[in-house]
Amino acid sequence: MTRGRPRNFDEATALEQAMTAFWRHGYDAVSLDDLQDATGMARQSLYRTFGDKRSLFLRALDFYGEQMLGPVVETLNANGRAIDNIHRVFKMWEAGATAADTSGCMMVNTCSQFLCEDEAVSALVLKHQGGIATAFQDALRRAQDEGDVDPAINARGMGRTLACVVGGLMGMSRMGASAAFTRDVIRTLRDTIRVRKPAG
Amino acid sequence: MTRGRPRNFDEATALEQAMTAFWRHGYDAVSLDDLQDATGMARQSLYRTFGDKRSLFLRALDFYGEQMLGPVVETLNANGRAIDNIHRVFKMWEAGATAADTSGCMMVNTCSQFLCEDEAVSALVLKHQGGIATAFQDALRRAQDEGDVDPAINARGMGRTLACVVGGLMGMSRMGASAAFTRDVIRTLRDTIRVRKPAG
DNA sequence: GCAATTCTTTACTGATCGGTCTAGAAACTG
DNA sequence: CAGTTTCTAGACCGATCAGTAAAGAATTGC
Repeated sequence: MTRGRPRNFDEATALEQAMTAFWRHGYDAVSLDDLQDATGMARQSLYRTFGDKRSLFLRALDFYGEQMLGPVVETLNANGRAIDNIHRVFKMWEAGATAADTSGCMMVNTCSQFLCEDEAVSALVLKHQGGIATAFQDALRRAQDEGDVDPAINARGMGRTLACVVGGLMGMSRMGASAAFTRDVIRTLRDTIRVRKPAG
Repeated sequence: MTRGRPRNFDEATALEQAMTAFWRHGYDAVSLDDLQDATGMARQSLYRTFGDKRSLFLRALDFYGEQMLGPVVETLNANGRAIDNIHRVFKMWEAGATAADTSGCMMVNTCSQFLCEDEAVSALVLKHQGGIATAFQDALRRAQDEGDVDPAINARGMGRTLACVVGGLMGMSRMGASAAFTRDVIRTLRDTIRVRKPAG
């Protein structure tokens, strides 16, 4: 039995719209007025629903992690040949980095804005980003077992390296790296991990 | 024949101190009061010497490029075996990323803060960062000629990839990635480019 | 209809920001 | 010394910000 005037906004979509604003413009550059415009919510509703600006940002950042980084881990852990999963993730990166309206990776952007000072922010970034390196490590190991990835490669090191590459790639794309640049990087990654034919 | 009261600050060191502040905390987080504290200069002197805040930031960013990224290109282009130069740069990255007070890469931080909107900023970042990928490309080619790098590697693609790696690595280190993580990435890079012994 | 409840709208508050203005201190020149 | 120039110190200004308070609108249960 709810009473009172019904809210004329949807919390989930409002959160997504706030996330988009923060993703594109960063924390400081998005004012409360901007958030009102982006979500269509009144100021009071924002504060009652999400708390203050920082709390809303943290929820938006977590939402981004679930929405954007979660699928990467899921794809890597999916059934089927691990190398196909890895290549699928590479394709996702390529698409994300070459999109016209790319804003890079919100996690990367965030930890460049809030330096290491904000513990809650750092914790969220590590929570989501850290999973990617280990998911890659596992997928690489599987692909090695399946004979698709060079067994000489150290899976943990390469997983961590790939996590770095995507961060840097998203940063590059944010400042306008060409699609050719992106494709070159992705192709290099594919060639780097593939199994080497013995002296052929 | 200079006349009037002599300035009691040194422009170059003041610029470096301003750069350090921007590097560590970002553009928005550094106020004019902070800049006064960091440089020891009076507010009027700041404006007379460097113009407004954005102009000072642009000079600081350029200074960072000359000071921090220039040596990378120089090292790669230096005489001697190219592979040694490359490994030397890897060492520089490792040292930079594992330093206790790491603030990441100012270029990466910057393009996460100013999105693609500020043309002057983007131009400066591209000017300095772009050179790294091509310098790596050249060094890799030389190292291939010298028999130290796997000739199957596409030098341009790998050069671009390495430029991405360092960006991502600096971002990771900024948010507190462990020294072991960094070392793992660097070791992986070394292993990735080194010449493969034919079926041994 | 009426009270209760919850939402929306708008105005406000105190603080901080970038940037400017003014006054005065400190050096040089003649 | 006086006059000029260039510096520093600190008050000041308009704008903007995050966050709050107050009043009005819309829906419920009785």
